[in-house]
Amino acid sequence: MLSLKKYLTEGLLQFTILLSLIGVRVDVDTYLTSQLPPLREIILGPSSAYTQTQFHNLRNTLDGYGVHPKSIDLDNYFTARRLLSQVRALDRFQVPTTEVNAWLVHRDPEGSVSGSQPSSGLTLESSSGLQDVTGPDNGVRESETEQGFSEDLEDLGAVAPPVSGDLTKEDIDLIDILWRQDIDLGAGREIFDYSHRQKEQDVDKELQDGAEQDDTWSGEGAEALARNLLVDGETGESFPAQVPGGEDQTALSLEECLRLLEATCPFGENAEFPADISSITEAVPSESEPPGLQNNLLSPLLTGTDSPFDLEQQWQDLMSIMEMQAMEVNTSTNEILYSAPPGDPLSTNYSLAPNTPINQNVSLHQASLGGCSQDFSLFSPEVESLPVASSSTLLPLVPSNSTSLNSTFGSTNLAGLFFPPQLNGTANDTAGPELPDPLGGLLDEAMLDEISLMDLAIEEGFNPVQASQLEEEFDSDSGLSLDSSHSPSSLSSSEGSSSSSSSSSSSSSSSSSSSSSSSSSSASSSFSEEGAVGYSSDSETLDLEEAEGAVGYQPEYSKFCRMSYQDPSQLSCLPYLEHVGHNHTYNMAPSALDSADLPPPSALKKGSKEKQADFLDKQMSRDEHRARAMKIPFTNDKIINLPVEEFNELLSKYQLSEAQLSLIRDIRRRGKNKMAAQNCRKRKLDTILNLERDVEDLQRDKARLLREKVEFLRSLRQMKQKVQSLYQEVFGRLRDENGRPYSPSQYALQYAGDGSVLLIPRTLADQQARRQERKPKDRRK
DNA sequence: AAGCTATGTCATCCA
DNA sequence: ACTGGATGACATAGC
Repeated sequence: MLSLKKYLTEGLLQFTILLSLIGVRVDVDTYLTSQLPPLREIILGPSSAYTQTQFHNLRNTLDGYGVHPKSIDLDNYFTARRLLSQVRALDRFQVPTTEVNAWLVHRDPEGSVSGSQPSSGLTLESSSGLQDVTGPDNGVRESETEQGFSEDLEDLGAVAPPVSGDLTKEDIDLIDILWRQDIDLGAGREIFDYSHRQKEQDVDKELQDGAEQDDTWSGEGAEALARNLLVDGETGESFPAQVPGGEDQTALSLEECLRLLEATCPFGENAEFPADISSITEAVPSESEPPGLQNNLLSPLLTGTDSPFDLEQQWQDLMSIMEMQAMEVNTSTNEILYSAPPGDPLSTNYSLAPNTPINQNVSLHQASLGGCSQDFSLFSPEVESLPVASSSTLLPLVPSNSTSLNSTFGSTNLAGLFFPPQLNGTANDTAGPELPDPLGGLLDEAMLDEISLMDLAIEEGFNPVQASQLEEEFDSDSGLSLDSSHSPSSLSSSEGSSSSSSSSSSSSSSSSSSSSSSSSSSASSSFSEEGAVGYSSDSETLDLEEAEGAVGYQPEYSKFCRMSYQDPSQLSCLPYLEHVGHNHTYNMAPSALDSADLPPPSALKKGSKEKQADFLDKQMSRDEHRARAMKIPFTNDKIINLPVEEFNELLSKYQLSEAQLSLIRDIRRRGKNKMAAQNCRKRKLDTILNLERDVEDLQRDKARLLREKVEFLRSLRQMKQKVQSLYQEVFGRLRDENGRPYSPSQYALQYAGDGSVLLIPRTLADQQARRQERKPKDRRK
């Protein structure tokens, strides 16, 4: 039953995630508050078995101990809260956006529109570092989340992984998804395998069909793309993509795109994206176009000139702008864009997509993994030096049949845009498997990393699901574990969500060494004032934890709680028992005993004296009985707890027989040893608990590092995709002296160390690529 | 009645 | 040498 409900609830969450992925906004609050009682009951309801409470209760019951009064409600509360926040988080799933192709998709099919637009050079002037790629991303998340987050799950748009130490629920879900994704993508080049993507996209398409959101559009878009059609993203209208040919070929001016993007920037993260492209173009001040740069966008690469701009910054600006713009695109469009099966150039490996046959052999051999920004900068010279001659081939910014920017983002075969059908046609001719992938090295490296990550996960008992579970476990608001079996003792829950790894680790490290030892020492030294020995500080910490609602659920802990809970209450109910030396309130030895030298029976009322005396006899310890029998004239407490000097003083005041003295010394010895044993056990327990906490902290750190690694890998992969896209973009725009595009099978772009990009023959590029491959191997040797 | 836990006690070590 | 804390081992009580 428990597992069934858990399964149902998890399934519900997964379904909700799926709905969110395809853009169906799930207003959980509404459901939870009133709309769907079953859902509410499943998630929050006390009848739901999918609460940690159930496990704890079960465990507690099985332990044979009653549940601590606080444990149930807190458990319920935290569990419900965590689940609620978990579901809520779906609505603001933090997946970084981006998409290089978001604005490129907008382009008209090449050749469909004459190059009437005056082309101009790059206009990106705002300087920004790499953080510009990440910065807007972060800042944008809030608004981005309102659009759904499906696109990034596919494209892994996260540029700026949330590296915060605390894992949020979103992060956990994200990791979970990423894990699965990485698994799916982890097989080398299959990461971009068309068929692979096709499957995923089919799934997405099904989901979209179910969601009834522009599903027809995506489906049509996919088919249309397959037929070399272009689909209007907004209307779903398909229209044939004209085959670009020579001079007639139109290409969207990169500058125009940048200008368009730039125009969108001022609207801010949450600003409405201008629906009409014309409005955008109008909004762009013409002064923003450096006249000198006009028509320089797409010059032959070989005519590299000095770059007046920091192209890296421009690229990053472009990235950020595109991210911003992608964000602005409405949800459905994004979803469609990124889930459109074969049409999404980024989601499809352009090297393998049948209808985007081209670029698989484009080589970026010199692209280095470490220098992503450098990779970007490699494009700069060529972009700047693109000849004026190519300006005529630029696509007009505003498609003739496009009235909405959203529509322009809707669909389109980017590959078709980047690479004219001619190119595509020639691409596969000579594109053999032996030819390196344009970003093969990078991707392979990423794949290696991912594979190694997988290995690591597997080696260390992590499977992705476990990792996510682990993080879930550690990162839940309540700190309560979803999977009780995984971590039977949820001591970490005592620290709640606020306990960061550092705080908990510090507390654990300090408490084990100092708390118990210092408590005992301080307690013994302060005996005269407090009349208590040992456990004082321990009980304080315990009380503090209890007050925090931190109730340990492991048996030991609850037992420990009972130890200090029951006895004081008993004593309060039976005040006379405080004279019994054998009470277990080690931390609450009454100071009143100091004044009560005589045995308590003398203070009892005569009416119930006998009865109470019997009870008292039962409560008295053996030593007290012995002391009574031997007529020891002072209490065992004094015998035990007095300092040696006072103790000796006390003994000297009385004429005691040897037997009495021996008994007194035994009582003192046993009493002290008893407290010592208690302290010892307490210390032992603390040590165990702290070790447990340390283990949990380490596991949390491990999960966090794992998550960060996944995030970095994802970012890396995304950047590689961007580089690929840009490579395609640039290469596709190159024209020989006859105005014809270069064949990717015969030519490749090569990055030089100084940032310049050269168009070299493929054979030469391959040779250099092999050389590049050997070098790392040699280094490893 | 057996098993388990909590606690007390003893023996021992050590500071 | 004495005192007392620490701790393993064992005993006992209670559930």
